[in-house]
Amino acid sequence: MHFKSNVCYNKNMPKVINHDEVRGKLLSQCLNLFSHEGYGSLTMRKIAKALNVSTGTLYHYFDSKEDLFRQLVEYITHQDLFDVEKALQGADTFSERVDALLRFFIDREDYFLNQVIIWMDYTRQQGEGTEAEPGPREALVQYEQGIIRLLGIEKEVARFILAAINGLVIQRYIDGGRTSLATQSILIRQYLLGQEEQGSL
Amino acid sequence: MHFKSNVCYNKNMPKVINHDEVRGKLLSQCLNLFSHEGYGSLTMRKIAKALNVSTGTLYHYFDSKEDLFRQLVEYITHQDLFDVEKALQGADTFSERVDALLRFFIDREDYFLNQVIIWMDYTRQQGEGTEAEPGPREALVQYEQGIIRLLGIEKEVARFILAAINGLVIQRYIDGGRTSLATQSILIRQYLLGQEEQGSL
Amino acid sequence: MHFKSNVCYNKNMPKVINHDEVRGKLLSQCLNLFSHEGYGSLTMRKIAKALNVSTGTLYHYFDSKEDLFRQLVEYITHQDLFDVEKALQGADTFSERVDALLRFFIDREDYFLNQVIIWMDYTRQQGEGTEAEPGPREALVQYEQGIIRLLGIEKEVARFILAAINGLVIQRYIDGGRTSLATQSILIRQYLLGQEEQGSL
Amino acid sequence: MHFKSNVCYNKNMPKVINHDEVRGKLLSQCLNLFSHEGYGSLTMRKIAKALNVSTGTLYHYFDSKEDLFRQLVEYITHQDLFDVEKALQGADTFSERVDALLRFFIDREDYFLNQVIIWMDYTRQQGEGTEAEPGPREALVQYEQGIIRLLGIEKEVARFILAAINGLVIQRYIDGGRTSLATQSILIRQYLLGQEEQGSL
DNA sequence: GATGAATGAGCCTTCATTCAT
DNA sequence: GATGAATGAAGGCTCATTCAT
Repeated sequence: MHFKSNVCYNKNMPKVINHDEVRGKLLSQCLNLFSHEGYGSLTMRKIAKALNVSTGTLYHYFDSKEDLFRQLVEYITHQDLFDVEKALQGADTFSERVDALLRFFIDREDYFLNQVIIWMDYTRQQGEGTEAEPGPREALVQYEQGIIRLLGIEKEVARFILAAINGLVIQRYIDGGRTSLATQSILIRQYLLGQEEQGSL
Repeated sequence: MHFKSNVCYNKNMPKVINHDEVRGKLLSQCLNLFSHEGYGSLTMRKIAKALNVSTGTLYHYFDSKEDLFRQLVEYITHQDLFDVEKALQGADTFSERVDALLRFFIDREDYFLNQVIIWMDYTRQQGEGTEAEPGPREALVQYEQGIIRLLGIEKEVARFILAAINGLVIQRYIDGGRTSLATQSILIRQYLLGQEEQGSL
Repeated sequence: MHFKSNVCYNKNMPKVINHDEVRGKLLSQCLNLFSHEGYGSLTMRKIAKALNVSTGTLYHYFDSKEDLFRQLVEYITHQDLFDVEKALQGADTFSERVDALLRFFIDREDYFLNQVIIWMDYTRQQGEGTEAEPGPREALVQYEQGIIRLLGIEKEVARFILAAINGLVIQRYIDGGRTSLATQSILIRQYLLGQEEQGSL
Repeated sequence: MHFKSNVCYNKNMPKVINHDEVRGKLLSQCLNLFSHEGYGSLTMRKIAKALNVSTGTLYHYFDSKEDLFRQLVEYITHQDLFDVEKALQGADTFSERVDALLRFFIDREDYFLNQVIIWMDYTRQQGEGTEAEPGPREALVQYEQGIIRLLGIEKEVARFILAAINGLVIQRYIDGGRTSLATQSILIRQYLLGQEEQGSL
């Protein structure tokens, strides 16, 4: 452990910077910005100011605003390579696992909302353009399969649960939190437990 | 005195134009534009071109881009003072009514998606601004109560259904329609029928 | 004197309107507008609203904004075909006539200021364009000759007096009235009386 | 330590530009523009083109058109912190000093006219707005006190002289230079010399 | 004659982007 | 690598002007 150092002592190469690392650090601060302002309304200057860098720096790490946004989507998509797995820790019974899943989403409601908003903006941005990159679609599948692994339910049921959670988060966004997170969670819970009883998973 | 005439021949009277009617006609063509481009990316010039009028005309009927958007939200919100009622025609049994409801949403999936997207943009636009106008929130309540009247279920269950439908529509938007509308409808259907059996409505 | 009437009783010509009369009535209300806002900042809509007519009506009486302005200058120029003459009434001694002149300007300071401002805007508007119309220049000569007739002084002295008054009015405009009208008038008075004594008129 | 260098070789340091210096250089070229076109008729594009920069650059140095104009007024006001003093050089007798003063204004008639025009536009611009900034008023006082110091005359007499000069310049502007600068100067000269004889300074 | 709806050029301002330092 | 000055196209909005009624 001793004498290990990542710092380069070469005199003539003063700045040793991991390009990708900096890029990641920048991206991680962009989720809220894009989510709150919207792709079209967010400007490069706003981003630069929020990240405490110059616009020049932004363009050093990203080709364009669109590229930055694309990379952001990729970043947040690969970011949570579904830590749902962690939510499984010490959850033995089906009921416990359902609780863990719900808690997982409830705890990170804000983050999840931002994510969905970004996905929608991204989908819109691509528009009738290039069918190209999967992006959010892939993330959705990851969530879906995480749920399947965790609860051992069918794909379509998992999608239904995911849709319900998505819808719940969005509904709360629109109605300013008037929809009760607790009550709705209970309904989802009841549904899942009911499914298990019927053995229809 | 027997000579009836709907036309006003007043001399010195200028072009007679129903201001509100024209405004409504313009608004009705804006939903798709805002939904597809997003508030921030849609420009007044694009709108003008799409509606086949000049930007000057746009500003003759609306104070600003924001005002136009606000009026659009109000317009689409009051537009469907919930024609869900119509979906009730000749639906006697609970099962039939559930089908009618699902069909209602499936038939107008595109419109409903546009609506939700607009609502989200609107919510974002208001941001930390004035808590003032309810707008979409009110519309959400209308849908909710329509469902309650139609199916005779509890408020929270109605909200759950609405959230599920919302989530489904959005999921299909994001994953490019890979989620099956038919299959998911069946799941919703089963859930509602199950609820009735348990008498837990 | 009896039975004289300017009104036309022809049934099929209901509106008998003296075009020039209306035009004059409109023009008379424009001096303040142009003076306060400035040619470049005053819009046809503002004018229309201030005069309680439509922009269409404005264009019925004037070819363009520039034409309106030009006619305004002509109007105010010919308006006071120098009623200074009136100020001469019952003014016998030189001293009395000087007082009458000063009073004349003091009483209508606002109007005179507006006039000078308009003249300057007009001069600027013509710019390096057509050397064409004399306009304000002509008005200046009229004032000058009025003063000559009233006081019997030389042309260059009359111009000096006019310049002093012009300068006084403008100075008061710029410094917000801090320059005393009374005191300055006394100085002008003293100068003129001194001139007479020397017989250098 | 003996090696002196004015150039900053800091690495990672961007283009070094003296913001205020550039701003001043831009302002100094604006007097004629605003004077010739008028605040309302002069556009930012015209300014940019005349200064050989882009509109973007203009907005990099000034917040708005109004801010630019305000700063221009401040600039030309503080510009000539009354170099009248210089006109005093080697002027011993009262007569010589009067000549120096007149020559001062005659030599820079154009500049002085532009200045007065700007002041009037500025006064108009502020309109019934904020009574706030003195601007031109302050400049007027400076001229006034310069004259007092130079000629040792009373404040009101100095103001009278200033008004006469103002009025003369404006009159020449309006009548296209028909009023003789030489002749009028002589009148002002005579007036001042007459004042001195009477000892009424 | 009078109105005000309609137009599109043009205004002030901002944006994404470049590049000398 | 990092900065921010510079650019000019484009955005929201207004203007002078026209014209059907």
